Formats: sequence, C-alpha cells, structure tokens
Amino acid sequence: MASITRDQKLDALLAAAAQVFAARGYHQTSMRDLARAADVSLASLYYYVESKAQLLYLIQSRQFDAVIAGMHEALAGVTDPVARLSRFIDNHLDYFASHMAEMKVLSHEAEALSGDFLHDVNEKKRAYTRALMDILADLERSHGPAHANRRVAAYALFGMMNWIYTWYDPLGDVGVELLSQNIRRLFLGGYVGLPVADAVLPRASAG
Amino acid sequence: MASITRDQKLDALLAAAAQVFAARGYHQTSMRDLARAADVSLASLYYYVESKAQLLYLIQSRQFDAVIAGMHEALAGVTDPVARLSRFIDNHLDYFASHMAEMKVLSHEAEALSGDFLHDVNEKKRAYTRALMDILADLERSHGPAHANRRVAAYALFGMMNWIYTWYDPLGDVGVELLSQNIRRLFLGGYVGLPVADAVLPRASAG
DNA sequence: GTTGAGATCGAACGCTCGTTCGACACCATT
DNA sequence: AATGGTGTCGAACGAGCGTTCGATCTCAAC
Repeated sequence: MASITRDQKLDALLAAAAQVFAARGYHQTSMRDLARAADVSLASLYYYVESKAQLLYLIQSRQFDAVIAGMHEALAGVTDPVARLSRFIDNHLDYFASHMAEMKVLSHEAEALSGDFLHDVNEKKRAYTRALMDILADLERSHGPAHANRRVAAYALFGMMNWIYTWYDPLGDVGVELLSQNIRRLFLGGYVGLPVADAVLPRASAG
Repeated sequence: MASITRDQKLDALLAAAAQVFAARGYHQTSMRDLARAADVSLASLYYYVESKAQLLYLIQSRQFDAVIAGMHEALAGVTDPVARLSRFIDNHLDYFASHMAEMKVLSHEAEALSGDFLHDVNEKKRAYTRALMDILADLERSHGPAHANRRVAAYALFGMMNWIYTWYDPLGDVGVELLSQNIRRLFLGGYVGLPVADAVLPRASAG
C-alpha cells in the first residue's frame, strides 16, 4: 500500500490550505474550512500544525524558498546583466504562473502574519529584493545610465510581476512565455532603453 | 456653533474607517474597532451605515469615483497620446500618494465585497481599465508598434502603480514627482521605445 | 494476543464577531 | 409644558471563531 509519511501529509495539508486561502483570503478562512478542504477533522489538523498562523507561515516560507532557490539556479554561471535580469524575471513569472494559488497567498497576505513569522518572511523578501537590485546595479554599469531611480524601478518590476494574481489566467490566451517576454521588454526598454532584443538567452537551461 | 450635517458625519466615519481598514485589513477589523477610531458607540455607527460591507463599499466606490473624475479632468482637451498617458499616470499616482490609506483599501480589499457591492465597484474598474487601453491604442497609432501585448501592458502599468501601497512612503525621500516621472519613463520607454523626453507637458493645469 | 506509539476524531471551552433593540438625551417647534 | 424627530448609547443575541482534550482506532513489534 502507498503509505504516507508525516511530512507528505503536511505537504498535502499546506497545498489544500493554499488553495482555500487564495480563494477566500486568510482571515476569512476558518480552520474548519481548511479541515473540510483537506478531508480531515478539525482536531486532526492540529496534529500536524500548531496554529492557523503557522500554517500561513509555512506556505509563505516554503514558496519563497522555492522562488529564491529557482533564482539561484537560473542565475548560476550567467554573467551578462541583461541575461541575468531576464533569468530573474522568467524564474519569478514561471514559478508564479505554475503556483498561482500559493503565490497569491504570498503576495496578498503579506501583512497577515506577525512576530517571528512575519520577521522571517520579511527577511527572505529583503534578500530577494537585494538580489534584484544588485542585478540592476550591474545593468547600469554595462548598459547605463538608468532612466529611473533604482529602488523605484525594482518595486515597479515587482509590482508588474506580483500584480498578476489579480488578473492573469495561466489557462487563458496569454501564455507564460508571452507574459514573460512582454514584461521583460517593458522593463528593459523602460529602465535602460534597451531595444526589443529578445534573443539574449533563449531559456534557462536545466543544468 | 459649528453644526455637523449627517453627510459630513458619514464622511468622517468613512475617513476614520479607511485608516483602520488600511492598517489592519478589512476582515481583521471589527465594527468595535471602527467605532472606537471614530469616537462613537458601536450602536451609533449603525445609525449612519447599514453594515460593515456597505462601509467598505462606500469607501471604495467614492475613492474610485474621485480617481475617475480626476482622470477626466486631467485628460480634458489633451489630444496627444503621450500627453494623455502622462496625465493618466500622474493623476493616478498623485491621487494615490495623497490618499494612501483609502487607495490601499481600494487596491487590497478588492475581493472583500460581494453581490451588488462587488459588481458596482467592478463596473468602475472596467471603465477605468478601458480608458487606459483606449489611450494605449491611440499611442500605438501615433508612436509605432507596441513592444508588448496591450492588455498585458495595461495590467503591468496598473501593477506598477497600485503596488506602491506595499512600499511607498509619501513622506520619504522619493517625492511624488520623482515617482510619477520614473513610472512614466519606465512605461513609455518599455511600451513604445520612447526616449526619456520628459518635457511633453509639464503638469496637469488647473483649468 | 498484548502492547504502545502514531493518527484520528467528536465535543466542548471561552471569546469575539456583526447586528439589533429599547431607552434616553437633545432641542427647535408648538 | 408638551411634542416628536434626530442622534446616541448600553446591553444583549445567536453564531462562528481558534484551540484543546480525552477517548478511540490502527497496526507493526514482540
């Protein structure tokens, strides 16, 4: 029989919870809703998780770790700043589009946590933002001067990318490739006046 | 004595509620929190408002009306597409920066309403989005082929602008003018490859 | 077949929520 | 002095919340 480990069960609970949080919002969702969605009793939920807040924290923390790990993998060995920025954007949007519910929870429920949970997630956010701004600094050196303040530009890019949870449908007529290419063009053209130039590096290769 | 009309009192309640909603989030905020912030009793709150949902609706609806009215005023008599887009962006960001709490509530609590309330606000959103996309269509006709899908570009611009509630401090070292100019440059440069060119039309004049 | 740790659950606790209701204060008009 | 509409409020209602607890089930190990 396919026996399930405790960790696998927790993963399943988090996945189910992410769907409900994305659909109804964190505060609006009750632990009873989550238990029902995961097909366990309310009390059993607490066998795997200490609190509703920890549940949200685990979702946010793990998703952020995955995005950051993907970024490091995508940037490994790539030195050209334009290529690095392209990889950064592609990684962010690819992951977002293939984990819409989880990333909506990460983007939209950023203020729902508090204390150590909040501090921990904010630490990851700071590291990730720093990574983007370092790429922008490289880009200015190689393709400078910038047409906008670096910090404003970084948050503008995050805005373009994270806002998609309000409108983007991965199954609609705008594919992830088109989305990625469009946002790459919008940002590169606006920030350093780079012409359309799409043939920088085709895709992030898998090692 | 300075006597207060019922409408003025309602305005004050909405203003106080917007601050609390922005700080704590809609679902996290109780009617008792709102009563305390507005310095009235819980029961008195219900003398001016039918429900918590209607309160949120009134905030969102009125703010959206103000943004749209500002847009029409800013666009009146302006025909050049670049100038029209600049006015659109300036109006949005100026209003956002001077009404951060209210606009955060409008941006972040978009899914908190339901039924007729939600439908009504979504109607305004549709009209506002349409207005932007019409400007983008004009821009394509006058300044050559777009570097991105029009719909993606429109939502990317809204993303850049609306995301500011997560990071922008109007009292910080990035003034509204710099913010506006930066986002104008980022978008125009990216969408139609327009060079920096800031001297299109200096400011939206007041009649 | 007994054991015991892992897994599950129904039922309940204390609390807060949105909303309602009846009573009271104010005050310009009679 | 009596009236009645406007504004205000304390107190309560029923419902739902996050969380806990003790009891039960499962099943590999002995």
